[in-house]
Amino acid sequence: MSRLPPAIFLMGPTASGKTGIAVELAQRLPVELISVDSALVFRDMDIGTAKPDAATLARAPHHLIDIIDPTEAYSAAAFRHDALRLMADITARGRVPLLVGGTMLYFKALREGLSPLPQADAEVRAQLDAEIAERGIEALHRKLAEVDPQTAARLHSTDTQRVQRAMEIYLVSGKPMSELIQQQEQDELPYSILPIALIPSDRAVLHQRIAVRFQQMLKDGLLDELRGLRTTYPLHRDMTSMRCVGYRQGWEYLEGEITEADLLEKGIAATRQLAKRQLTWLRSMPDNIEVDCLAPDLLDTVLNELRHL
RNA sequence: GGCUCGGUAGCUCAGUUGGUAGAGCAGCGGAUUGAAAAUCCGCGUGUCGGUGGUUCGAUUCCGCCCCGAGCCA
Repeated sequence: MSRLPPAIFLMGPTASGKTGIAVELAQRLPVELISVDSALVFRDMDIGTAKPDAATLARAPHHLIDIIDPTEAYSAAAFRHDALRLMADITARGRVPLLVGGTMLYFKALREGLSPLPQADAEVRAQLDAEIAERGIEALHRKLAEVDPQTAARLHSTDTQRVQRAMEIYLVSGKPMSELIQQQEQDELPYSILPIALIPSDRAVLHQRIAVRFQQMLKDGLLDELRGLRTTYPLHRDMTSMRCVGYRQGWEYLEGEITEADLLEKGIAATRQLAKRQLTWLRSMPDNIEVDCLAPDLLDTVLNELRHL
């Protein structure tokens, strides 16, 4: 009934086979792919992010891959901005945007919009980092409670990232986060969305895939890639790019903090934990069309769902 | 073959002067507003190697057996 242009969301945990399906769909349907992935945005981080290879990308181009250096930062807001622009362009070309990825916060930001909050301020963050290092996060949480009791009550006092962000918002804008959030206007995404969630019917099988894939990443030279990154860019272990699964553990190994066996175990565990959080996100989104990513006829199932467009 | 040490949660271990046990990691559930592959919150999941004995009661004490490591032959 809706006259809104169509868009497809293809969401799933890591190692669920999203990319393969997206590439197949791109060969069969008038779609253009937009990556929804906070790690694939980084240039030169290919192995550990399971980035589609050059041949695949040539065959099925993805927007929002390789757009920043590993020293830079991306965000949900930047994604929303970029994705809206791309979706409009794609629609104008008479094609359908197919957003594929595993960063569920980005999907949410795109779909539901974001409140008018100030963007990250490196200087304020550095200042707060120092304060947290000196007095601890719980002291900052108490301080937040004085200027923004509502947000402080909502956040756990040890949630470093959110407490710091809430304080940053107050310091930059002079207004509490809770007040700014109330100003959010309804900005429903002007597209008719078909949200497909790839959910494994058997978690153990996904875990097995994750283990095999991480071992393969090491064989493919994940550590060499990381060594190269460290010589090419002035990286620090606290940067977003270096907190990515695989790179974080690889960094610890290169620093001599963990053994090779630990690297394997911790890398695989971190990937499983990522997949679990992604599945939690998907469960919290009630209108998803759920498809078993382990089913042998997965592609046909997805194609069948797309006939409703 | 003898001696010693060990066998407790998926893993590494702690513990119970005898009243069926708890940490870390892993796992599971949840939260998620410009860092989100991030950052947090909650949950112990167990024939205490087996078997016999002592005992009101044994994972704990004793005997035997099994398994592993080490030393001596």
